[in-house]
Amino acid sequence: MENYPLRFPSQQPSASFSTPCLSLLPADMIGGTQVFDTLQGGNSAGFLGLKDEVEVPTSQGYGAYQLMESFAGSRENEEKPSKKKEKKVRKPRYAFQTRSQVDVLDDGYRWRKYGQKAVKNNRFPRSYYKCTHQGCSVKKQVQRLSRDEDIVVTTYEGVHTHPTEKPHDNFQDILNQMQIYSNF
DNA sequence: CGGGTTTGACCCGCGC
DNA sequence: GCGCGGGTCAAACCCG
Repeated sequence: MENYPLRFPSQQPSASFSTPCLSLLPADMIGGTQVFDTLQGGNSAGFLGLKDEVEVPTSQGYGAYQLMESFAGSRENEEKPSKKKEKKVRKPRYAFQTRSQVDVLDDGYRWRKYGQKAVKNNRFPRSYYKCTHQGCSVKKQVQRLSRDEDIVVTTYEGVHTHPTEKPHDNFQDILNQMQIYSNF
């Protein structure tokens, strides 16, 4: 019963984008603030905020929430269950959705997939990725809405403590690419 | 041969 | 307590 109707090109992690998306954003920009204000122009990419559940607004959902600033000790929740401390300090998660044909967006980091689960009320599975950089425990999960199967929700958890692996150019190049895409 | 993906099992929190 | 659903592990598998 794991037949997921349409499985998107899941071969390579860095698929080529056939649709405008904000895939080139380094993740530390997400930690920034109003980067998205600039980007919302051509694409439907919105910031969802950091809810535990990524339930997406029914419409196009530009839920431009405020970003929590307590990334302070988000290094490890390596606490044993016996610890009576702050239990389960769930790292802040922040998500944004993108309109894209490809599931996994190339944000410049290197990810290793470590799980995939079927989501209730969703015909599409959710994929779990971890950053493969040593010592970096950033995770992300990618999910596609069954409502709008054009929408991909990417949820990041944690913050990278290292630069991107990719020589992904400067911001100007990113803008250039976006302009190319928006010629569609 | 090494690194990434697949996939079922396992774990754990939560609601009933 | 139990079952369900989300999240993770890890062994097998795949591919360059």
